Amino acid sequence: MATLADVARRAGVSPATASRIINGSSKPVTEALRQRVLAAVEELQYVPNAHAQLLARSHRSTVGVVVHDVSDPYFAEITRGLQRVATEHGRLVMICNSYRDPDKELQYVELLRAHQVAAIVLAGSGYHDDAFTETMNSKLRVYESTGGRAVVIGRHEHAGDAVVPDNEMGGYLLGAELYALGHTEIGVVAGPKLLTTTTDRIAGLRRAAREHGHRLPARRIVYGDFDRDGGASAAAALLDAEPDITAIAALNDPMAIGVLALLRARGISVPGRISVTGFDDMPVARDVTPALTTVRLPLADMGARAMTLALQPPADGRPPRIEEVGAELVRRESTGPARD
Amino acid sequence: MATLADVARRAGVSPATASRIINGSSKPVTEALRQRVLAAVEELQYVPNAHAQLLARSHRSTVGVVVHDVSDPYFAEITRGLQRVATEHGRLVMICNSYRDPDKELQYVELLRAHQVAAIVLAGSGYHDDAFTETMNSKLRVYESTGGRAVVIGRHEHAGDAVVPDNEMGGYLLGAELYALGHTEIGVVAGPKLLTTTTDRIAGLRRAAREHGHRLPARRIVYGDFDRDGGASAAAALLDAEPDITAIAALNDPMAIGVLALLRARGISVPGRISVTGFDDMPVARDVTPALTTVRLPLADMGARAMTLALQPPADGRPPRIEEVGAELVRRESTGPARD
DNA sequence: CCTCGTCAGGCAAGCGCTTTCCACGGGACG
DNA sequence: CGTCCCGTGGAAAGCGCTTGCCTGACGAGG
Repeated sequence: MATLADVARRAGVSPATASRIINGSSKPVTEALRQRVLAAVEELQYVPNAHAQLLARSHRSTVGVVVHDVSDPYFAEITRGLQRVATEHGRLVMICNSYRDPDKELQYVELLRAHQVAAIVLAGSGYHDDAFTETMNSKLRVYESTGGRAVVIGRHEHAGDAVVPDNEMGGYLLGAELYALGHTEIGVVAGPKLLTTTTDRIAGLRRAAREHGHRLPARRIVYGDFDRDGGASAAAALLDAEPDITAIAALNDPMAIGVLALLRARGISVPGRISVTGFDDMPVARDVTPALTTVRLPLADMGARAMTLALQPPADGRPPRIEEVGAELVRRESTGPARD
Repeated sequence: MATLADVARRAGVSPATASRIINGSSKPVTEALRQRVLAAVEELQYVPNAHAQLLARSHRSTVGVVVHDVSDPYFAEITRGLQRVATEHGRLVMICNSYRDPDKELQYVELLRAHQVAAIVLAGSGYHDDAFTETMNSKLRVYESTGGRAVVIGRHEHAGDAVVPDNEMGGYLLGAELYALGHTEIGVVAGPKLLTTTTDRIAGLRRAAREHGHRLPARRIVYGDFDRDGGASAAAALLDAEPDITAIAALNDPMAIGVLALLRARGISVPGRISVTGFDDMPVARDVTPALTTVRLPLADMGARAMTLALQPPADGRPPRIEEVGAELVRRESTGPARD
């Protein structure tokens, strides 16, 4: 690998000058020299060693993101928003997939700290576990105390700023819609019990139930993984235990798709006999048959706002900023009036 | 930020000893010292500066990946395979999204080189453009000449090793299936004209046509973006220009879904009046109605093999290794016998 | 003609860490 | 009791780059 010294030697200048020319420093340099150096760079195919650069100018510029899984459409969309804003500000972003593993999350925060990132954005960490929250918080606080910025997407129990979607409201909208359609026997296909996403959405559903004079008993809620298979098996369990339900609220779209697949396999018509709702309005929601009634969250926007917060100057003891973003009902074909 | 020197001072040892203890070097160290140092690390919440470490041990370990877009399911799957193998070998991977922008691709290769990666994996760069291929090749060769490894997924015109899916075979399988079902008037909804992925798949379709005594005229091929909307608009154009086709081969699954959406909007039954095929067998393929007949590529496996190649010792003039992987037909509900 | 200001360019001190090489002390052995 | 050796720990030389500060030269002003 060619080094700066090689370039300098070849151009017959000092490394200092070469560095200044290559980085376009403001120091004035004769045109002849600049040409010589640039030519040397080209001939040697010189690429500066990023580690050396980053070490020398102790200047934090990139921002780190810890996310459940970038290839999950939900987080892909958030990430898109994050990236857009970062790029607009000329910042690089380093993305890490935690796959919701708390240990990995902690490790990655460490890794990002090691890489001297200017800010850390956490998305998709939704654990209720107090011990985890506590250690994460302390890490985040240490990080902030050294001038870093921490932003959390999706919950506000953490240290640092946050942008949180109104999951409760989303649940409420869905519940209200179903009750309005005359459904009183509603089952819920929920995500992992420990995620605030799950509990908040259920809380909204429950509020809708209350307001319509109903209840949402715990036995009508089955928990599973936030994916297609989780939805299918939860729906199977639910149907076996509670055969008289007329609507199933799945707590995200992939689960709803699993529910749809199971119902089709069992020959149950949707929305004829059972109405189904999703959550998040991912692109597939409109491509399945019947197209999913669901709730839209402005995911990309949330990412953008999180990055905007992350790029702000460090906190310095001011109270954490919390931005809440709304949810919006999307009516499609998977819901209809209750049968009887 | 606490530094190693801080830790050493606090523990009353030299930085050298602290470093050895923290990195678990093989040098023997008294237990008492080790405890003191570890305690200091804990108290100071010390995290080693990754740049300094990487600079000091000039030891390339992470591998870089340039990919079209990790959140695209196709590349997500490839990436999963890459990651798995990398993790098994304790290597970190740095992922960059090029969004198929040739300039970005070049830039990222540079960036990765700057970060001293041990290997570079290119996926989703499929441009036919000779100029681009040439500059990319020269960059890659320079990189390899400094001891790096380059692996390309999806095409073999590049320098370095390659793992390529048999797109031609996939196209052939689909074509053969359609002709076997009695379709003779076939339209193609193709991806960008400049991608080898597109041209190879078409070549397979054409071979099937020839073998069944038919032709696939250019006017029956409409090009569009490799996504849902690209599929929908290409299908619209195709249908308007060639109303008597009885089958549409879309060159990837998202496009096929767009085709399905358009046909539904126009009230055309699938596979009743028109059969539709996809390509890649992404998860959604089985969730749409009708479920897509498509071709499966072992994407994760391709990623894994690419990473395995990347982890191999440097080339040293041996001829580039090229691994080809097969394709497999998946029959579902979107195809049926031709009407007449 | 001397002094001073100015400008192009180089010197060298780090950035935070690793690692080679050396020093020191004590136990084993002759 | 002297030597040798081994087991521990430290000193210091970088890794490749940036940047504050200084120098030398040259033209301008007194």
